Amino acid sequence: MNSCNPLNSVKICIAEALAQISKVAVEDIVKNVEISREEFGDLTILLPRVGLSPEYCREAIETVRNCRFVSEARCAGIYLNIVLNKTLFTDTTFEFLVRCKDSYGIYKEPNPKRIVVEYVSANPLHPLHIGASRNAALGQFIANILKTAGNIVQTRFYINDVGRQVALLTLGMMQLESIEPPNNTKPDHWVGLVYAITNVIAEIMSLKKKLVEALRDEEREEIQRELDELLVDASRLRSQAPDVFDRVAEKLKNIDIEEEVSRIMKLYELGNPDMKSFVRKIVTMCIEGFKQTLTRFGALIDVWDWESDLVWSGEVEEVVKKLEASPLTMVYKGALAVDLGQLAKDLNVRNRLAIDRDLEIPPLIIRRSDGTTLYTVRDIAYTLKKFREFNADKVINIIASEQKLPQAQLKLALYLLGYTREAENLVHYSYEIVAMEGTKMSSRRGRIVTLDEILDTAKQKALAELETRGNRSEELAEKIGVAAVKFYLLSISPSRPMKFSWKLVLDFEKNSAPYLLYTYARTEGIFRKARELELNTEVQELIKIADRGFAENNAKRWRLVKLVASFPEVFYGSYQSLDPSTLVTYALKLADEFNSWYSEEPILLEENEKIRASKILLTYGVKTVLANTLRVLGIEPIEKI
RNA sequence: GGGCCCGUAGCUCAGCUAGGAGAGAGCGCCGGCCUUCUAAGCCGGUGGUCCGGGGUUCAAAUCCCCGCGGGCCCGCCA
Repeated sequence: MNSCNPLNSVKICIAEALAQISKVAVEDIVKNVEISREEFGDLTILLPRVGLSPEYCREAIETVRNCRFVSEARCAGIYLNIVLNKTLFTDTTFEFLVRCKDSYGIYKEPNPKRIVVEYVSANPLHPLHIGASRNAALGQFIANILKTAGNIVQTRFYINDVGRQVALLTLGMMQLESIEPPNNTKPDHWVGLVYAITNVIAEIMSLKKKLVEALRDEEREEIQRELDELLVDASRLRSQAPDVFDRVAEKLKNIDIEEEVSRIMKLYELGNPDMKSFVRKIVTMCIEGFKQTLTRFGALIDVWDWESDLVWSGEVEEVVKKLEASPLTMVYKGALAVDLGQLAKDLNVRNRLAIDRDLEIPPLIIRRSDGTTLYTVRDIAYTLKKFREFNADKVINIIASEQKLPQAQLKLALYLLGYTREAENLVHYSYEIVAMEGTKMSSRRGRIVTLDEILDTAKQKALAELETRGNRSEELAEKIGVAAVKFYLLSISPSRPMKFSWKLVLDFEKNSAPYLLYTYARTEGIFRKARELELNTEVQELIKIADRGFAENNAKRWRLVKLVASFPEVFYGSYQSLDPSTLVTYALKLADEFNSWYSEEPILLEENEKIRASKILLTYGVKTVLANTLRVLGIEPIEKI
């Protein structure tokens, strides 16, 4: 643990004392020292958990008193309740705060690793939508916290430009007179429009064909229903760009789309120069749009990887060859495949690769009948590249849970090919997808809520709020809006399926980034005001005169001291689990307590110089911790709102 | 049919990994507080069969089993 961890120091002190009568190891006792409900004291130990039955209560009390932080100890059933020496604990917390300053509470990894974080990696077919936004927010947080803890982190974006979808988009673009986005249209939004138009037209054509061929009435009804739905999408898309829609529809009328898509895909994979430059041009347009949005969102990408490069360089082919030579090849659905299910029967392997015991693993088809490659196989080559190029100890893929199976296949395939180190150090960071309230989202139909519009709307809301307080600043509104969106996306545990709600993103009260930013700005305001009043704000000076006993008979001050003191543990826990929501919960709690205290008693107008020094130090603690929390969450604190 | 995630107040969520003391926030609703360090704030009130049923345990929102409801996956898509 960190050297500046007041709460942990106390826990160790207590655990070491208790170890004299308990057989449980000190570090295990430490884990069982919990913060108690206020009416019972400050810390609680469940005696059975440290191997002591309640009869040992008296001895436990005596022993624990050997720790100088303990002022009182009492038993209640199986609980050993401890009241801390508030003065001493406050003193320690202040000392650590002043000693560690800005890095207070930040855990430093004793063995820093080289870690690649691949995130966002949205298909270059349409603007980033709300699902990709959750990914972007999580990835940012993960890269941040890993880096903050001292690891060497590289972020990467995988541009999926190989495959059916991009080929279909290309087919659509080929029908246009000009592929350039119209004026005032963001390039990725333009690409998204053409893609949706092409796809909807293609789907309609294919369904119409099916309708003719359908034999049974119920089958025809089913197809007709689907068709009706598509026609609604079609008319909406047509109203957005009538000329584009009509042109694509007209041109595709007499084309066998499947065949055309397959032809484009093949030419692209083979590296046909004309096809290469055409497809790259389209995809680059979309990526340019992504870059604008991601930069705005604060999601930094160090390396942009083109999937097609892996195909053209022969890296994918090499993987294909190795798979074909593996002892587990089989024929599956008429194609050559590797029987990863066979390998997955080995529970030891599953364990090492952290694959769910009950996840059924189907064979992995090595390549399509037409010779083109498949996503998961290409991803094998990509994973090796990520490890190799960054000399990485670990690669973390931030990918929605819906890709659990291919991610498991990827690990098994690596293992099979002898890349055991890579397989074991490849982490699928899984999160649940985001659903829209009410309607169903579909990028193929052009029905999406884009990150751009969410950010714009949040910014407008922030601007309106700023205006009411006579501070119309675009720059500030942008920061607050972006923070609000990010925070919203991080505030729900990644494992929980999330329903996107405009109402909640735009709620700038209590449980929100604006609330935290506001609270932080308040702490800054206090320091600003203190300088105006020519009060000493140097913490090294303040600590010399501070009254360490100022929280003795003041519940709110004491609560804040304890909260500030527990930040290092919260940070550590969040670092271990890579779950931002614990940090979020903590920050909100801290802000609540601070605001409550703030409204109750003046800080700078405190007449007792020593108590004033303590109050300023406590404010400093809250300020430091809030700033550190916000930064890790990817939100830059604002000094003045 | 099989697998994974989720189900806690009217709504959105913490708490569940390592079981323990009357279940916590926010929004909403009702009522107060701006001549004193920023009212995106503060104070008070309202509100819950922790999806249901079994089981393990001295003790279950938390662990196990069986159901129910919502989402996702089981493609020569990505």
